Amino acid sequence: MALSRTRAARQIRPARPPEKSITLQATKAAQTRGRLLDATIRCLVKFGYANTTTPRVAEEAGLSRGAMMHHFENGMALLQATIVELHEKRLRAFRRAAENPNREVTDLVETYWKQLQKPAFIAFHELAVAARTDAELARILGPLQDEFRAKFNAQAEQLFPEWLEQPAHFHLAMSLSQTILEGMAISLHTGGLEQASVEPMLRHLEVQIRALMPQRPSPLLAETPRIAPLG
Amino acid sequence: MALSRTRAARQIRPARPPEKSITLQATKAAQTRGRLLDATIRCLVKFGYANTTTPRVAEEAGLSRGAMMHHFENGMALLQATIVELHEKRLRAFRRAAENPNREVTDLVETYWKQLQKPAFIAFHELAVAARTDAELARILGPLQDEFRAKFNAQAEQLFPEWLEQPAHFHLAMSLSQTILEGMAISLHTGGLEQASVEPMLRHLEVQIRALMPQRPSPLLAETPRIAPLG
DNA sequence: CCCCAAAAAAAGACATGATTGATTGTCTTT
DNA sequence: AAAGACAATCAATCATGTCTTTTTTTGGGG
Repeated sequence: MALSRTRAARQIRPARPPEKSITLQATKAAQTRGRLLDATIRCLVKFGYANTTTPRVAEEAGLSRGAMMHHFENGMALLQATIVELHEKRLRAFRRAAENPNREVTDLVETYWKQLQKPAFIAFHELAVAARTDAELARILGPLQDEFRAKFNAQAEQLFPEWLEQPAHFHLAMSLSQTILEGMAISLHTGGLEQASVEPMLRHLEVQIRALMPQRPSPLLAETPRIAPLG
Repeated sequence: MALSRTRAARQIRPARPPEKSITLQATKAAQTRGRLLDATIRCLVKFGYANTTTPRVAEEAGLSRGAMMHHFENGMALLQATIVELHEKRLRAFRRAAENPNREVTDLVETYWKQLQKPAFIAFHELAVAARTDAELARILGPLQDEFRAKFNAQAEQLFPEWLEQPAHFHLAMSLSQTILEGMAISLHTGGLEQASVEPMLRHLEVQIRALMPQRPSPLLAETPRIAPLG
């Protein structure tokens, strides 16, 4: 969907027509919009960003292209809405996981790893890569990524409040988790990593995170040394 | 460059016309081909895969599109040659680094990290992502990625032969290094990681790798515990 | 030493197919 | 009847691959 060469977006249609009168039979609209967003995600996964075109999305959604243009002014509007949808999907899944707080590192790792397995992340990464060279996409994606990182850290803080005593360790653990897990997910799909390497890396990551936590004595790692020079 | 929907490649023109008579003034051909490959890499970096089109590459190379099609039967042939070029670039840089063997972990990490900073890796990743949904690209890229991983491990084996006594630790260290470093490089460009997190992660990775190596007693990590359950 | 034909390199022109945004028309709901 | 959901069609743009033409290089004869 190489549509960034069109003239500047004229007027951005609000994602949801601002609450006209609640629950009119045009809930259908929201439903159709949802179908279009899902179709976009599916296309990103199946065909990649470069081959995600408006006709293909419409076909995937079982709609005419005209209908699609009725709900989204142009292709970029569709992508923008898809990005927001993906972002909210990530946050929802995260909040769901937060309702079951075991105060176990395994949860943080396992939960995020499961998320990264879902197609939503593939679609997200396709868009993130495209955003590197598309200012319009970057403008939309950037703030959401910051927000996600913040929420990710916030949840960890909530689960392990004593961790803030060692902010350097905390932030290292956070970026380590995100980088390793996301890196694995990406490399798995792009062929840079063997499936067999995943399990050991997950286990190792868990151990490392525990080692970075304020010492809650564990039978296995009672004498884990302080991690090297840190700020 | 969404050109995979064309009919099957007819006849693959050999990369170098098979050594007709050595060194005729048509070294110019090789030179021009090189300019085209460089231009392709630059386009991938500047415009991304989705917007890397044949006219743009030709313009970037300062050539006419006709001239370009004279050297590469079609767009896919150009991409294929670019992939091979990128692959050989990676291997060359690696071999260069191997000529200075300090037997220091820092070298392995620092060397690969420097490589990942160069535009070649961005282009490579653009192609790797595109290959996920493009069978033709995947067919070309797959074997090269395997080869790179093998050579990467081979160099580590050569630097630290005693490491093979613990193959599980060795492979974990290898995949950890690649995943973390590549993950950081990607996340930096796609906005998923803050620049400030890079240095601590590099240091931490080095420490972790040392901990996975056969015990060459280090003043800092003399009592590093064996890493948790492995195989 | 010069000139010329053949081959290669480079440029240009063309036809096709695809994508995009816009416009117009139809049908349903309210 | 008015508005919204949906469908169909249109013109313009662009990318791709092919074909044709021009320019340059090169390898010999005269």
